[in-house]
Amino acid sequence: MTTATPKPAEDRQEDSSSPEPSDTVSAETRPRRRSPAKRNAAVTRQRILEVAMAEFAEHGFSGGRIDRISAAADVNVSMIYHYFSNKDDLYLAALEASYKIIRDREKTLDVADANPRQALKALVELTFDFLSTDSYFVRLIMNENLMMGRMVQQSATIPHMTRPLLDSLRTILKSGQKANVFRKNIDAENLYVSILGLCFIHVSNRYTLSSMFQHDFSEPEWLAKRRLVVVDVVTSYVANVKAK
Amino acid sequence: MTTATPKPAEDRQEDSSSPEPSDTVSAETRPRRRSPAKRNAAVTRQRILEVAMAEFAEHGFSGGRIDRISAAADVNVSMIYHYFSNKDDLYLAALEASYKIIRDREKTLDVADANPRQALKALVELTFDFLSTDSYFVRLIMNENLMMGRMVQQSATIPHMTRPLLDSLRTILKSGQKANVFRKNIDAENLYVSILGLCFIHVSNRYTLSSMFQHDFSEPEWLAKRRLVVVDVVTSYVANVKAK
Amino acid sequence: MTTATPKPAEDRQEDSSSPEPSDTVSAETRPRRRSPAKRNAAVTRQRILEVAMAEFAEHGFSGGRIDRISAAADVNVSMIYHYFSNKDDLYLAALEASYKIIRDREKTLDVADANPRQALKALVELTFDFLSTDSYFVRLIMNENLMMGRMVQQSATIPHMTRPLLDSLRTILKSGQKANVFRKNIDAENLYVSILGLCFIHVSNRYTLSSMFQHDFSEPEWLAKRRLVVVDVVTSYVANVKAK
Amino acid sequence: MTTATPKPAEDRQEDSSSPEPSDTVSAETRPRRRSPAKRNAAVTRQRILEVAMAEFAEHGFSGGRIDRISAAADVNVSMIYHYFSNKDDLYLAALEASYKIIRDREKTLDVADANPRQALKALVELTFDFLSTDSYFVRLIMNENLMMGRMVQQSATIPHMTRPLLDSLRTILKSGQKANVFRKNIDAENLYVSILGLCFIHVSNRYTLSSMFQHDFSEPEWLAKRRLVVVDVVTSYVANVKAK
DNA sequence: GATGAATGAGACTTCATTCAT
DNA sequence: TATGAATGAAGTCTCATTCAT
Repeated sequence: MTTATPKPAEDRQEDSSSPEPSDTVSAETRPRRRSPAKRNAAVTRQRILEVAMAEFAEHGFSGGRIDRISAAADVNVSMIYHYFSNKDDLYLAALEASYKIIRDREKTLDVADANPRQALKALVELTFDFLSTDSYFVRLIMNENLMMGRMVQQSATIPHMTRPLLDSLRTILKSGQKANVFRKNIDAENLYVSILGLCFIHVSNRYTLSSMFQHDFSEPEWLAKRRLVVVDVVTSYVANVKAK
Repeated sequence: MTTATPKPAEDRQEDSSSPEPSDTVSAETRPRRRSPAKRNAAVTRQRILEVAMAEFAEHGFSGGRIDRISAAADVNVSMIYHYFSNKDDLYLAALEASYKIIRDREKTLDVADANPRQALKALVELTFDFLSTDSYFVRLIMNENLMMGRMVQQSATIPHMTRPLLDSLRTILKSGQKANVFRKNIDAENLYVSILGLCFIHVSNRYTLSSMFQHDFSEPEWLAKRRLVVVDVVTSYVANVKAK
Repeated sequence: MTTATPKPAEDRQEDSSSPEPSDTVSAETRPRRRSPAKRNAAVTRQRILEVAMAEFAEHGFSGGRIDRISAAADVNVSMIYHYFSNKDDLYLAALEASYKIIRDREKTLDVADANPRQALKALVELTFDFLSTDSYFVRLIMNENLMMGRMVQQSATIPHMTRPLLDSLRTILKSGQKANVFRKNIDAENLYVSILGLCFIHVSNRYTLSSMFQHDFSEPEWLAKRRLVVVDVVTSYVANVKAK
Repeated sequence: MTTATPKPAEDRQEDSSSPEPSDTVSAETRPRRRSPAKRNAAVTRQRILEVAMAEFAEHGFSGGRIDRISAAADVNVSMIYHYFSNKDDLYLAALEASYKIIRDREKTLDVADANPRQALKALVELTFDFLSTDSYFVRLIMNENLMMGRMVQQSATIPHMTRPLLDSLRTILKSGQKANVFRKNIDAENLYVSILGLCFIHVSNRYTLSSMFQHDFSEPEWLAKRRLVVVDVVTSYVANVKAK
């Protein structure tokens, strides 16, 4: 699985062709360009955004530093303001971009035709992997909640992005119920909250849990076991069963 | 259920009479000062600490303001430095004091024998209610995790507090398995993490979830429904069943 | 009376056809460029200048914004620097251009012979109307004075423009004194200053006066009354009278 | 006549007694205090305010620099924010303080019993002297008007302060009319505006007028002549006369 | 023990200006 | 001639912290 960590835009080709071209003679008459040869607004904006996601995830909103972002993104501080107006807006953009990543990933799920049990399992595993692999998204969301949703409340896109997810889940549930493998009366929203809770807790509470149980909750082996349990919990819940 | 919020020091009397108690001579030579000077060191210190707990729980470490604390505690800013040296130390002191409150509260838990299904249900509901009723504890834990367990790692007492809980859970599981109502091979620690996750998520992520799904996740009616679901999820998972 | 506000360049044709006019050959060899490049240097420069006049009149020198000017003139910021080097120079250019407009306007005055009382009244009313109708001129003058005449001191043409006005006033006074309707020993310069002060104050101090007296000093009804008072004050002063 | 320039608080007694007291021996054990020995909130606040009046008068609001103010007032920048919250509020305080100075001065006039002609003359001369002696008040007001009264509109005290002035003027007018030396139907507000205009113009427009008429409008001799003219203009206007 | 006044570093933000094409 | 991207200095403001009494 690919990680969700902010990374440079794939389609960037820093000085791929221009510096030191074939014509070696003219190279001297032409002025020497400094490293980020071809600056481009969209690329720069994206670079700032990705760095900001990491910065705010690591230090929170008040702890996040514009200076650090500008240094890491290798741009002048003013560019941040040029593209994002102010710290609040930059933070919100980072938050929205993070949500977009997971929501986009969810769209890759094949919800319609598959075996519904398999589809649900895929959704759970995708969520688990996304949150566990890199904690930046989890930290960003924890931060936002500690701020009592000050910024998320101003976002129109975040509720909007949730729609398809809920739709997918409902489709899966309906198809499973039609096939008689899922029980009736499952609230899709509540189910999603359960999935999220099961996939979130060991990341969000990694340090306190590690301390409580005296072992590292980010160890791959432990995560692998946990992943099985989470899928088991969810599928047990939705399964159409009889008590023995 | 009573809340975990720090409360005024009225019902506490630690060293209320301690400073200079026995020395009868100096009591008369010392000039009697009228209020505001000499309020009583321990009491002032405690008041600052309690206000700091609330401040850091509400705003986190970088979001927490010394000024706000001094105003709320009704002391001069300098007093905070007099008693706690700096913001870092004050934060640590506040965190430790908070954990003490939580630990004390947990001692009231009584997860006795009863019917194992019933006992498990009681444990889940107790956890759910505890976390949902007052977000103070949840916010504190979130904060600590965002700070990467800076403080929790130094604590020897915190792992301790987990023991009894885990023991209770193991007792319940064993008894349920013996009665053939619970399936085998349930990892107690992992089960606890699941319970915690299911009970934690709508409190920790209250604001982002509210924004995503466009309704208030702290509404009593919603919480009541959620509580049923959580119990259902947990009991479905441990139940000894056959797929239909 | 028409306003003194800078207006779009439509009705102006300075050097509209000047660049390369006679050389008929080059017209065909030169490739025809489509917009936006090569808009026409003089026109662009003029547009910038006019916008700058309005900007500095409205916000003063330090309050004036290069960005706002570039946006309003619909040119890239760099163009401003291309044509005017820096903010200081642009301000000076704007000031000079403004004075030119004013000077041109004043040439339309016709303070001929007539009845001297009538002539004086006409001059006062013209001044009053000119200043009251559009505050552009007033604001510009205020600005220049706040900058301690930085620019006006360098201008040779400005003293010139005063001459005709002062001459008119002297002619009127002399004629009124000969007719025995004006008192002797009136200093023309001082009289002009008085007229200016009486006509200027409610425009220059419009906002502070409105605040002090709690009504709008730019209301037409109030201005009409004020106009009568100003004429009355001036004519009372110059009148040849006996105390009762 | 006393000047209106911001000056140190009269009742300040910088290190009047403490440094180097009589007891020469203890002088060495006692730590050396730096110059502004006894800092006092009210005094510091006042010092900041007075410096701010001068700064904003000289450079306007956007041109005014907090740094310069803090340096001139010999306080740390933060103190300015401690006492005045922000630049806007500081500016407004400076504006209000300036208005208070002239309004207080006006209150010293003996309006009731004197000869009404004399009383009016005194008011005119007071206004003239106040505005002419030091231009800081005039500049401050010009600035505010260039800002379109942005700050003055938020002041409740400024309209309030105007009341007594208007009352005084009405008292004088009524008394003069009763004594049959003033004509009827004089609007007090409009009269004040005229007085202000006559006393204001040569200060507000000092530089442009100097340039127009090619002599210095702040020369004492010229001001003395101008003062006579202004009184003459005002008294001519209110006088109860017959045309010759 | 307690207070009020003051400090300084560093945060966010703005704005005139320039660089490279 | 014209543009879009970028820069750096400096401005306003905040906040943890200390000084002097």
